[in-house]
This record gives sequence, C-alpha cells and structure tokens, in this order.
Amino acid sequence: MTTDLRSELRQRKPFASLHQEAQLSLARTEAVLDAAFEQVLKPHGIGATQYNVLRILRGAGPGGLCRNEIRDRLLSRMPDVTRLLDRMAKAGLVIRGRSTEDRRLVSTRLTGRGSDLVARLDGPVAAEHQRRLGHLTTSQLRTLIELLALARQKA
Amino acid sequence: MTTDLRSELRQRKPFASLHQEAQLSLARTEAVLDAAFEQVLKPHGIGATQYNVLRILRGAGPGGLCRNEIRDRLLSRMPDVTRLLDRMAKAGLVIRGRSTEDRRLVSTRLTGRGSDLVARLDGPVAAEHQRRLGHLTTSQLRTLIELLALARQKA
DNA sequence: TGACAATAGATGTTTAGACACCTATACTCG
DNA sequence: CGAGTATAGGTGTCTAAACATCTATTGTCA
Repeated sequence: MTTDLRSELRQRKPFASLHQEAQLSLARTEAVLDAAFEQVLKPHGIGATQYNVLRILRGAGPGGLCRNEIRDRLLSRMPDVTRLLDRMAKAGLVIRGRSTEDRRLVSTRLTGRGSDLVARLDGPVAAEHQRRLGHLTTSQLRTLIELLALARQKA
Repeated sequence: MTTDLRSELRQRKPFASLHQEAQLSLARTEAVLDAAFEQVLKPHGIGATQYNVLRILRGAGPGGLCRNEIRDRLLSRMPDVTRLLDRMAKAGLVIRGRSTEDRRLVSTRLTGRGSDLVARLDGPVAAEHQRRLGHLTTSQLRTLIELLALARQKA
C-alpha cells in the first residue's frame, strides 16, 4: 500500500542503513508536503516563511516581537530576517517601530492587512493539513510527532 | 524526555490540530537535520543538493543520466537543474556529453574527481546519520519510515 | 511527407538566501 | 565615570533559486 522510497526515486541499490533511509524519507516527505503547502499560499502572494512570520506575530499579540525573537521562533534557520521583514513591510503586512525604552529594539507587528491575511488563510491551511495527513489515524499522528521529536534530539 | 515543539518555538497557543502539529514537527525536524548535514558537507565545498546529485550519478553507473532523469530522482523539486550541473561541471565533479542517437539528450556522468568526492563522503555521512538518529531503535526507525511513507501519499 | 505537438535542454531576469562586516545602543565592572 | 564588551539591527555582495520563455530535435498522424 505505502510507496517505497527507493522505487519512488528509481534507486536501484538498497539504502546504506536504516538511519539513512529515515533521513532521506524525512527529506522527501518534507519536500512533498512543503511543495503542496506553497501551492496553497501562492495565490495569496506569500511563501511558507512569510506565512510562518504572520502566524508568529499573530500569536505574539499587539505588542509585536523584535527581530531576533522572530528569528528564533522560525522553523528553519533564516540568517537575513531584516530583509524578510523589509519585504513584508513593503507588502503592507507588518509595520515596525523602534522602542523608546531600549533604542536598539525594533518591534514588528501585524498591520490590519497582515492580520486579515493570516485569518483568511486559516481555513485553506487547515484544509490542506487535513487533505495531506487526514488519512493517518490519531494514534499514528501521535506516534509520528513523538518520533520526530525524538529525532530532533542530538544523540 | 523528548522536547515539545511548542516550547521549542516558544509558542503560547496549542496547535490547531494534530495534523498541523505533525506537519510543523516534520518541517522543524527536517530543518534541524538538514542544517547539521550541510555542516558535514560544507568543508568539502558542496551542499545537500549537489551531494544528492553525486549519489544519484554514482548509482546510475558509467553511462550517466540525462538532465530530466536527474531532476526526477532528486528529493526535492529543483526547477533549474541545468545550472546546477553547470556549477558542478565547473567544479570538475561531472562532465556532460550530447548523445549521438538522440541529439536532444545530454548525459551527465561523474568525473574521477566527483567519484572520489562522493566516496570520500561515505564515512562522514554515515557517521552523521548515526550521530543524529543512532539513539532510535530499529523498530522506531522502521515505524518512522513507514509513517513518513504514509504521509507522502495523497489522502 | 509535412505540419504540428511533444520532449530535452538552455537562457534571461527577478527575487531570495548566505555570509561577512558595520553601526548604534546598552550593559558591566575596574 | 569610562573603556571594553555584548546585543540589536542593518548593509554590501555573491550565489543560488524561481519563473517564464526560447531553440533544437524528435515523434505523430492526417
């Protein structure tokens, strides 16, 4: 029933180890899901990273967050958050303001437009998650989440 | 024992659904493992995509593969394989030759240098996989691989 | 056979990511 | 207090990715 990664990639030789097969499976699965997710976001003019920032800022509330805090909360390392936020500001999704208390800090928060966009995406995003992973049982999802958490920990 | 993704990302609100938590866990885990893997490759002057191409070409044997075949075997979608191979050719890792039978085809194969490099990386790569996923049991790895294959299938 | 579609590959251009370096502000402690 | 250090953020530049479009060759079929 489930497709074998080896045949999916037309690979003749078996994998060197289970560890390798797991890591490649992970990369492949993420690529498939990410590509599908990008297609959901595309009509709205943003990518996965920008969507992630929108979600982070919504969760942070009206006070917003400073650049480094956003960077640390992103799923993947992003070395140039400044210009990422520049683009989002230019698109009218976020607005920045320098703090008066600590003048080094620049807090970024959602504009009305950014807030609207992320709210408008809730439905399509949930639908996409359901479409992609809806055929896994609750217990399978729990196991997957647990094993992924385990994999993230350095040995 | 295992770290919760929510606290890892300093997220206050719970996830909208198990599906969402699974997808975000997947993205996070892949980002962590990929970043570590890039560090292994970095001293050798290549990235994960180029390493993947080297592995694919090694598996393909001396006849090499044409551009589209390489593209289809890559883990993630890569819309500009031509210039990826350009760079690898420039670095002396691969060589290309147009077929005489079908003059549209350009087969790419490893040079001695490319072949050496991928062989030299076998040890460090296996060590990295071991370091990252060595603390999972065989049965855990099998379950993870199975669940990931399941997740890749459209519902 | 000859027009037309399909396939393989390359290119031009815009945008985004990677990496090193720079400026301004705040903190620390002799 | 004041030199030195740490922190927050921005900038310059090179490389790589994304997207559309183009050329050359082959296959199809009326």
